[in-house]
Amino acid sequence: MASLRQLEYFAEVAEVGSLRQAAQRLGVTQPTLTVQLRALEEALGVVLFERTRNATLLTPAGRDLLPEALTLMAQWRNIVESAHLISDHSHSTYRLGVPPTLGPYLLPSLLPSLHQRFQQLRLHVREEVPDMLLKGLEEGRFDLVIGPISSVPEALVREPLFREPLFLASPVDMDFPAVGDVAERDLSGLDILAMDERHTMRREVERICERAGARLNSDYEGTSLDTLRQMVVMGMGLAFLPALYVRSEIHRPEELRVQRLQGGRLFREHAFLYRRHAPSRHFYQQLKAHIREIITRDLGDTVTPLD
Amino acid sequence: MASLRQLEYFAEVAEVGSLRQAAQRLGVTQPTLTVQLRALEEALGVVLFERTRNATLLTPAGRDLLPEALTLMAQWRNIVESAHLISDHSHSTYRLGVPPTLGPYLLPSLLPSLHQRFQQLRLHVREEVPDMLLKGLEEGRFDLVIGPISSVPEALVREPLFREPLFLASPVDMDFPAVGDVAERDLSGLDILAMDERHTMRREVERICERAGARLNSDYEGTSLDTLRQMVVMGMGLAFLPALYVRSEIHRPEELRVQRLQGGRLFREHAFLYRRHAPSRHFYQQLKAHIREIITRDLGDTVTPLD
DNA sequence: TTATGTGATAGATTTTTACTATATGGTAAT
DNA sequence: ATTACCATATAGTAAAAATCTATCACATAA
Repeated sequence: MASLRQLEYFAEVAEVGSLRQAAQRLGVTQPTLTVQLRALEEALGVVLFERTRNATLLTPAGRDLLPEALTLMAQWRNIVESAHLISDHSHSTYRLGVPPTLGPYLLPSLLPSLHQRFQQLRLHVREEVPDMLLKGLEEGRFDLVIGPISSVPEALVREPLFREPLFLASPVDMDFPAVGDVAERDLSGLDILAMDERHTMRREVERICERAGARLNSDYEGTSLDTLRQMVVMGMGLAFLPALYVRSEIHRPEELRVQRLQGGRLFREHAFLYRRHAPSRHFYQQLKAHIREIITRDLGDTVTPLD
Repeated sequence: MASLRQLEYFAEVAEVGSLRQAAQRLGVTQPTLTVQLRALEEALGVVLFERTRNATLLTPAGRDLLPEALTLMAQWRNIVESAHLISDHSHSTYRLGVPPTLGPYLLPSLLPSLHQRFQQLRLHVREEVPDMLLKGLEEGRFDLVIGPISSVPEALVREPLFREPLFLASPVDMDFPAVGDVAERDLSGLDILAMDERHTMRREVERICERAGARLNSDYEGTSLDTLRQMVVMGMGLAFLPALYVRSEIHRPEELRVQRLQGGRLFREHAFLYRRHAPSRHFYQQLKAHIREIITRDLGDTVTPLD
């Protein structure tokens, strides 16, 4: 198999038309070129040069192949250059996993600022349910995960990001006791709707229902926060909606009543995850720090940053 | 400097996600891949793989660089394939030199048949005066020359191609003695026009003029056969025009009288030239043989093929 | 003839590559 | 816990490749 170096020799000799001169410019000796060019010619099955007394000329075959060789070397230099750019880690494309109950409501606040700080950074965002995020991260299908995941295997690193309250949503036409914050006992006997059990939110809701004596309605499970909201509006029950969703999607108080639960103990905690030995781990740290800053600055009124 | 082989290793490991399996498929041992991949990573200044317990995964940087590496290798395979096609010598581009007094009148008869026989053959034709053709061939600016060249240095090969008669052209309104072939003595005292002295034709004409006692008019020298013909039509003198020119350009006998010279000793001899040690010399032989056949078949009534 | 240019060749040396054997670390089953 | 069994990494050696020095052969120009 031929080598890139042989192509370099080929190009240089073709240009200067002399083994000796080319050797000098390449910083090798002339016999090296004699031997390496012959090797290249044998690898290609083609005579590239006609060696005359006065000079070393390209054969017609050599003339035809030279431009292709030059193109290939240009491509190689291009790869090396790309690599050097990429080597600072902020010029790559990372695959970010988020749950569908968080991504659409968090990322629009995050990505523009992130892009401003790391101009060449590209994130391929993909939504999956939390379990799949964890599995995908371990298997290498994701580089980064942001989501409500509370514990991870040794091979992963979990960095707490922020705490997001869950709000109670009820239909405006429902006769509901509390005016301001809602006490747990107010929920007693009421129907509660929730996401299916693949979502971590559901576990929080289950606990609350049990404590408050509410009925978790298992007949209808939301497959997205939007359908959950529609079900509440249609009077099928109450639901807990995460703060970022409320902030971003609930603009019509005449349609839906949104209230805080007393005690502030209903929330989910989102973390920033990556593989412990990922070569880009130091960049991930930088990234996390920056994300924390953005959240504190732009979403501080909605969520609570964590360490 | 990295090697094409390292890129191959890179691609294979990226695909199968395991050093051992990749090693097996590549026919090398696993430590080879460990070492070579590290070498490639150092050459690029980028970590391409994240080595985990279960697998060897591409890093984001590796994912970005892999397509470029694949493209480069495809380009390389392309070069190898081109080379193998070119290796039969009839798939290349050859630079053919001809004199302006021959090319435009010979090549239109030659190239179509040649192209039919060698479909992938490409000829870059360039016209220069005979001296320049010889010099250009020696210096490698031409691969092949067809022209009226009678002797060549040792480094070149000269293969006779054909003999081309020269005809006497005179204005139709001139009172000229002979009706059929012209005898040399008929030229005695007449004005003869010729190409400038860079053209071999001129030497033939000079000899005839001397023998016949004609005046070679040096004040007006044709720079092309077409201007020479125009000068004859305008009554400035007589001229000798080569048979292939007459065949291809003289369609109006009412404008110009064209006659053969008695004895048939006025002609030029065209040869097929190439460098003796040109790697494609065997193909040139084939080419010459084919050209001879075409000339015999299509131009046998105008010129005389030679061995 | 001599000096100088060209590329080719031979043999020694250095560098690179790939191998074998073994180390290291982590998982999974006993 | 222990063992067996997966990975990749490393060390050291053997083989192959690349390069060097020195020289040859040949042609040209002085």
